[in-house]
Amino acid sequence: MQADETGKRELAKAERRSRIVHAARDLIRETGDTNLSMRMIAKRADVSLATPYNLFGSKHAVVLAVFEDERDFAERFSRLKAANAIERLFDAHALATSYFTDDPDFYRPLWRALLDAQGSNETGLATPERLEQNREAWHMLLEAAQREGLLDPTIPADLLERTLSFFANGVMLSWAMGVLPTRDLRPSSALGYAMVLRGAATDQGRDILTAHIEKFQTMLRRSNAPAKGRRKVSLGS
Amino acid sequence: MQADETGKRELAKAERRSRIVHAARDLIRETGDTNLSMRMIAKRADVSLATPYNLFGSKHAVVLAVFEDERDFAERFSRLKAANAIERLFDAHALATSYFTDDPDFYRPLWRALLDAQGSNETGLATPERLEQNREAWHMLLEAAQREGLLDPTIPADLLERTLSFFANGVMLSWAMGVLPTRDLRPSSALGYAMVLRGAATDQGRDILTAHIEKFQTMLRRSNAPAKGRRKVSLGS
DNA sequence: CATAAAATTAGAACGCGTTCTAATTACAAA
DNA sequence: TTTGTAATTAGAACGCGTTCTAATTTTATG
Repeated sequence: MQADETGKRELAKAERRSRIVHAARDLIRETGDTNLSMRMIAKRADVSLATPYNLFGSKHAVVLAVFEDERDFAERFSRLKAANAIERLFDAHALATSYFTDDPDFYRPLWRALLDAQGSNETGLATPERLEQNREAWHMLLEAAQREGLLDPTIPADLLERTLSFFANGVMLSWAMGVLPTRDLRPSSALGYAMVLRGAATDQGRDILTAHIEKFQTMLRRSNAPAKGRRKVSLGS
Repeated sequence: MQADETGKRELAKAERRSRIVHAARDLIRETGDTNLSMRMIAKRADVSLATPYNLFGSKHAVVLAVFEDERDFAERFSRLKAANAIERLFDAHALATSYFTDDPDFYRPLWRALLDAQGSNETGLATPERLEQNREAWHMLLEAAQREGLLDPTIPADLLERTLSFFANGVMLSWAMGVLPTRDLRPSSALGYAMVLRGAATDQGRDILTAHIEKFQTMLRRSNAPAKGRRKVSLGS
């Protein structure tokens, strides 16, 4: 019995895995999350209902695999070559959000499926490895900004990263729930990033971030109906 | 047929409503969200399974009613009388988070139940009225801080409020999922608030917020194990 | 009191995620 | 080729949120 994955048995398993992930992806692409049931996925992948549970463990894990399959983030991430670390931060942010804004009909149901805890299951927005990988990438960018004298070096980059991550999750939550329209996703998210970073900036970095804040503020104003004076949404009553 | 709620019929309806909400509350108190099923709630409230659906519409609405029932936030909110607007902001924040940190075994399952989208239902972390009410309250505090020369008045208070709200939701999401331990909830959340606000502060406000950032940073460091040098969580592998 | 309207009731039903059992298939090792 | 084992399979089952139907109870009105 060989332990590696070269055997015909492991090969067939990998092929089934792939069929399941692709079936889930296609179902999302075609009907959002309305028909994304395990029975549908299994039928579509020509496997039994039990097989996805053998190979992935849960529906959550299947959806997560779809999510991972669609993103080549880390690769593109390292190719960012902007002038200073803050510009690189916002380039990375734009890259990260572009996945969602470019294909909202696909990613919104995906996030919805990722979010429901469904009984007492483990919930997570990404694989632990991917999570650690992203953490590391942002950490490096933030430390670079500190080294370049744009961010206060006395604030631990870990805390900054965590704060940005919390904020990003909150934005994605609102977007996935449909509260935040897709066209506001990037400016809202970027504005928050800019504000948090400006709170941790040096005098030098503050000017750069001020420009970003004004820019994203304008983007937001442009997308929303600018009623005269105080913007007050109608709200019955 | 009287349209108001003085009739015996409406009274009985209100009593049933109350029994249902209390049953749900008690079930959460006793066993978390493991036994929080509609059938259990109905049995506990001595009503049929159909009644909660007639009176509330969904499980989500029932849980939301439990949530609203437990909070007298707006009342206590208006009683905050700190020196300056920023101190009042953090007092309000401490008040808001104290509900969760003081009774995590109750509020964590509640948030979990509030979060799962469960099919194609409407999802929301609060009643629309409550949401608008909170928005208004934070808005006033932020505008006060602007008037007192602590926050940059050129940044719309709406955007600041939205940014803080996104961040709060992200923190609550992590906490509800169990990623963020309860003891880190307040400092993590407050630290984010302080950073965002510092990004929108005037020179005068910045000093106050710097103090807050250092304070919450210390609280976080104290709660987490301060391994020497680079904090690196063990992670198998 | 009699009657009409409104609400609750018991109970079945649907699709869901998940688990389990027993049978069958496919592969690896001898 | 035979044997042992690992995986998939069909299918039933469980509890869940939700909806529906038909019967029953309760209240308001004349």
